[in-house]
Amino acid sequence: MNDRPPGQAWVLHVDLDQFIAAVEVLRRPELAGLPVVVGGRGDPTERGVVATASYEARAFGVGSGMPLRVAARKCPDAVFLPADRAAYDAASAEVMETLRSLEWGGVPVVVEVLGWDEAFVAAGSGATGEGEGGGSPTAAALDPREFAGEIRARVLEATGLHCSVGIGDNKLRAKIATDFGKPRGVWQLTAETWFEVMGDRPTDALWGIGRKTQKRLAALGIDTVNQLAASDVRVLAAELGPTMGPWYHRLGRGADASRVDATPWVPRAHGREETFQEDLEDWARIAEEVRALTRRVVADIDREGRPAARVGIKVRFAPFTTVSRSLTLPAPTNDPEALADAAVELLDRVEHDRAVRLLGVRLEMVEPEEG
DNA sequence: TCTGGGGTCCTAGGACCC
DNA sequence: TCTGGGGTCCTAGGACCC
Repeated sequence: MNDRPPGQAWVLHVDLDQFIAAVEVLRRPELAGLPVVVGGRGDPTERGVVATASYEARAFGVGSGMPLRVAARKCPDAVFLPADRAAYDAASAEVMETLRSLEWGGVPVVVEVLGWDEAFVAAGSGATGEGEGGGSPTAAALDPREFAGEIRARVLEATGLHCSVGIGDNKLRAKIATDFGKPRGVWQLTAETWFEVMGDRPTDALWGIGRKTQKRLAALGIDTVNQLAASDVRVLAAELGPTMGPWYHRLGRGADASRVDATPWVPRAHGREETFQEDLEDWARIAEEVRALTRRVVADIDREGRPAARVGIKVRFAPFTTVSRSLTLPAPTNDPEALADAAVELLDRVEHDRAVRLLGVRLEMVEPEEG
């Protein structure tokens, strides 16, 4: 019941192993086997956090999201590198192209990209969107473990990068399975094994439940996946919202009827933000920084070819209090001066009595035209 | 543990209209 | 006019993910 997406017998989730660190080692082979930490501008004395740590660095307790200064304390001998978006974009494109070139049982696969280093791959003729239901019987009869092995081999051959593959009867289970296979492995998770594997785990093991929701669920006496699955969906809806409540209930059961969809992503908004190495106190300077950020975001939305309908700013005061302000424009525009004026005007709506640690500007674009 | 940057989606309250 | 209810838009904030 609602366990499988129609027409997609198997869903595979491909996740590159320590992607960013692996790309860096690939172009600097002398780093192989060393603790490598990528993040910020590559200077561990600066404000910034770890984007990815190699397994060697993780052995010292370094993990993503950790302040660079803390990482340097835990692993002083690590090699610290700046994040290089262009290099990761290029490596990612190569991986996705490799995945899109695959066939399974003579049927081209469908690839849904989830970011730099992750993708869903579906097999079955229903996955192509041709006709209603009735997945390919040939694809359904194939061995997904064999195909997962082929994916790993083809990606390694084409890009030099290792990945792990999760196999599921839907996207949710495939995504969760991958973690059990890491690194360089394959894991399968289906309705038959869901509760055996996940039942006793805490709710934040689920994709979409983080620390905050885990606590809110715990306050309702729900600590494990089993308890979430057995909970009263009406209580969840009342406590956590009419959309989120029932969704959490489905997560607990591992149910997910969404299909793997190859439709290219259309961004709704672009934004830029910057944490300053030294807090800013001069509001003329702050306004100038907001103008500069706006110009960068305008360049980003110009690449999309759609004007902005809303403007938002974000201000993080020292030590770490964040507020946002936004407005709907009288008419959509991509004029940099008009947008910068609007962003600077929003600054008038925040208090001016504290130093500023971070500024952000975000532009929401008009909906793309159909077709 | 002194805490980035890029996003998405949901919720809740108030304004406003019929 | 002592006073309902629904719909929609706007805004701020929060949670989550990679």
